[in-house]
Amino acid sequence: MPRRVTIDDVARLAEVHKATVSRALNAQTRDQVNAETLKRVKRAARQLGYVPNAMARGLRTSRSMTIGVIIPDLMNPIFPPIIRGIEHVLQAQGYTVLIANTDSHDDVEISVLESLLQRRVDGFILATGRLDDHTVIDEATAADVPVVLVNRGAGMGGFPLVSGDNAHGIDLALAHLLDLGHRHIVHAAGPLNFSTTRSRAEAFEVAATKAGVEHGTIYASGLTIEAGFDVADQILAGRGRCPTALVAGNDLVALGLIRRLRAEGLRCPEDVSVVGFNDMPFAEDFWPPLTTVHMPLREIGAEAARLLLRGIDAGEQEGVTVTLPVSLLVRGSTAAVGG
Amino acid sequence: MPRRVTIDDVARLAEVHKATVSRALNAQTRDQVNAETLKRVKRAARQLGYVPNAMARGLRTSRSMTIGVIIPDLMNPIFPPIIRGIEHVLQAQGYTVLIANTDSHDDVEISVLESLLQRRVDGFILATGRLDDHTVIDEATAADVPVVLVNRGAGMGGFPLVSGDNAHGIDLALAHLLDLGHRHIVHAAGPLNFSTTRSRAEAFEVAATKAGVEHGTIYASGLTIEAGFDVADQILAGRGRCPTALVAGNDLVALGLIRRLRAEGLRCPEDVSVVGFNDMPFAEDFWPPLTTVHMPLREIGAEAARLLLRGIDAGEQEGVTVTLPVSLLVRGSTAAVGG
DNA sequence: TTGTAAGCGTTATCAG
DNA sequence: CTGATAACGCTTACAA
Repeated sequence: MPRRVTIDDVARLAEVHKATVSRALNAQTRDQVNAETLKRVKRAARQLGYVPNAMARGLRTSRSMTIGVIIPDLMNPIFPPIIRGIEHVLQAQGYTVLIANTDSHDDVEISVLESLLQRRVDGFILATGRLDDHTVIDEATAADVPVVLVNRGAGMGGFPLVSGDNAHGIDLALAHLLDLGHRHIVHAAGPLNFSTTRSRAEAFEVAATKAGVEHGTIYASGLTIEAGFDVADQILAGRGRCPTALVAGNDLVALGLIRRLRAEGLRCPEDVSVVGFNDMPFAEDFWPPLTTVHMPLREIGAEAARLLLRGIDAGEQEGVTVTLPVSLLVRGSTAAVGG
Repeated sequence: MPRRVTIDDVARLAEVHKATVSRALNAQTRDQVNAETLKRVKRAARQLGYVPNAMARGLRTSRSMTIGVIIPDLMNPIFPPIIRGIEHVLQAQGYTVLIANTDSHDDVEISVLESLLQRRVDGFILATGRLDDHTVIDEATAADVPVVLVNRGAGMGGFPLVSGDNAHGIDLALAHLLDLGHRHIVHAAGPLNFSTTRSRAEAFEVAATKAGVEHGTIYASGLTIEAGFDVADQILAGRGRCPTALVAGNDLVALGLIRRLRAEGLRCPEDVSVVGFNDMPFAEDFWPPLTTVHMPLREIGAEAARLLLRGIDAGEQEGVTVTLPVSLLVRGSTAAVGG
């Protein structure tokens, strides 16, 4: 197994010193070297198949050109678009994105964080959305690494935050249901330790009260299909009339709701209308096509990346909050009451 | 901005030499150090919040403990489960997974490959599934880095390969449709430069011919909803009768087919049955719930990771092919002909 | 414009 | 069991 070719090998072949090779191969310093030698160095590098060692470089420069992105669950389809947005802006600046899944599990959150810290990421984008994990925030603060939060309601210790306009999304959903004549609406919210849950649930309470309709909120155990399924169970088990419309904490919960309702012989939207949240990929292909609040996921990711870059370059961060506009996508899961 | 704490700082506080700290902190060498000193070192490390520098370590050991996973498109929902399978086994061995999206784009494929090579990944898992990009294979071979292929039909230069049993999947799908009385079936295959396309299309041709039914194959321009949409266009535009059943190259294509058919007033499954391939997440939530060939995506990822680990440890690889069993999931998108 | 030399933070080898 | 020392591959003052 032949040792990998190093900058010294290139230098030898090009008959210059390795410092010159370094200068020639870096865009920043390229103009410090003679056009003739530059050509020679480039040729030698190509000929040998030289690939710079990022670890050595990072050790020297103490920048890894790497960004850690921490998400709770890659399987949740809202994350791929967000990641894509992030990668799009970061790759353009020469950064590599390290995606770390926590599986919403505390131990693995700590261990992936550790691993990213060891790799000396130049910044974090934190999309766990949990309210209670100060761990990451604290560690990142201690390590003095810039952080941008995604989809977190309240600013957590002065880090920049980007998210969609949750409250307005709820307002749109409710207005739509009201329009359709619904007067008994339940909010199948996410778990309370998600910040988005809080803002959405509060907005729901306010808007529903103001509208003067019968309403209630049930908190799911997670933002998953299964959790939505369970919430539907509770609704069905509850004595009293069934609501005619449901506002779900996200699209996955909406899906669970619909599945369970259908199993019970209740059709959506004929018997009960359901509106989701996020407009996850494929929301329009579901059965029925989901009426949902569209979140600009890709743009959220991109904006988070931009904010992070700014923080890295500036050497310090300001706790700005960027709230991106949302819209309501009316599809097949909502209909006029009694329709 | 306080300089990060290094192994020397820990050594100073623990009043030992840094070599001892290194030994104390590595599981491999931990037993070479006195229990007393071990405790002291650990305490000092914790007290200072020491986080080992993976770049320095990697430079010294020439192992990055990093695996590069190259996929064409994170937005395709089959990849998250595969990645999860990969991460599950790799993380357990202390590896970090670097996910690289190529967007099915040659330039970015080359640039992400470059970036992974620079970071000195200890191995690659290649899930692009393309038949024509020797680039990655060649570069990896040149760099002498172990590679495992995922979902690629023909073995490409002696690397291990893991995939689902494509031919059998097609057989199952066809047998099901035949059972339902279909006698005119079209295969909406993927693009020809995907290896899976080839195995599936060949199996379809063989099985349909053997069954003696009217059949044909149309190649989509991609494995996407849009491509499926276009194939449906071609089918509808074609003079002559419309087939009563379609076997799609994957679930996304199936979705596109269904969307287009529906726009034309053709219902699925009443007017035309559609079978997908992969059993991607949410396939059961579509409209209609997709009858599809289930691929053990997670297990495919896990197996690929195991194979890679074996190759890394052995220092050389053998070109084994692992074919995982598939099954047919009958849901709502298929029905008896004329039903 | 190019060469020299030091040093980034580890681990491995060799003594003690 | 622990310490000293060199080396991993690169960048960057500084000197020539």
